[in-house]
Amino acid sequence: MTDSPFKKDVLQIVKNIPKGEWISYGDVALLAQHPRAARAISAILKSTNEPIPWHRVVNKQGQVSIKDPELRREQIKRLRDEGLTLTDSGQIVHVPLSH
DNA sequence: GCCATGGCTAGTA
DNA sequence: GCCATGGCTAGTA
Repeated sequence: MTDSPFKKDVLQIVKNIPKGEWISYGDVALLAQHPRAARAISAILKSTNEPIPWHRVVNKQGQVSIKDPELRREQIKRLRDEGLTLTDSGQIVHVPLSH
């Protein structure tokens, strides 16, 4: 099965998310020229075997939204390892720079 | 094909 | 409401 152009675009976009940053499913959809396909983004990330930084994609509120407990923990861990601050419930916390 | 299932979201009778 | 995926069923080759 060959990936659709849309799916390939999505994978490419996710690959390009810089380390330590995050983006929402909806914004990935926008960048892929499918503004209403936010929900499909999660399906694509879940289905691919490609080694991409899927953990940098979270919902619009900046919270990890994966339901599977193990994957959820994995995502939180990866984001923390990249320097982000997350509450144990998976909410990304904006940490103001101290002067 | 059909249909249920989401790691979603804009917009709100 | 949106839309790709995945499991499952007809119904053909």
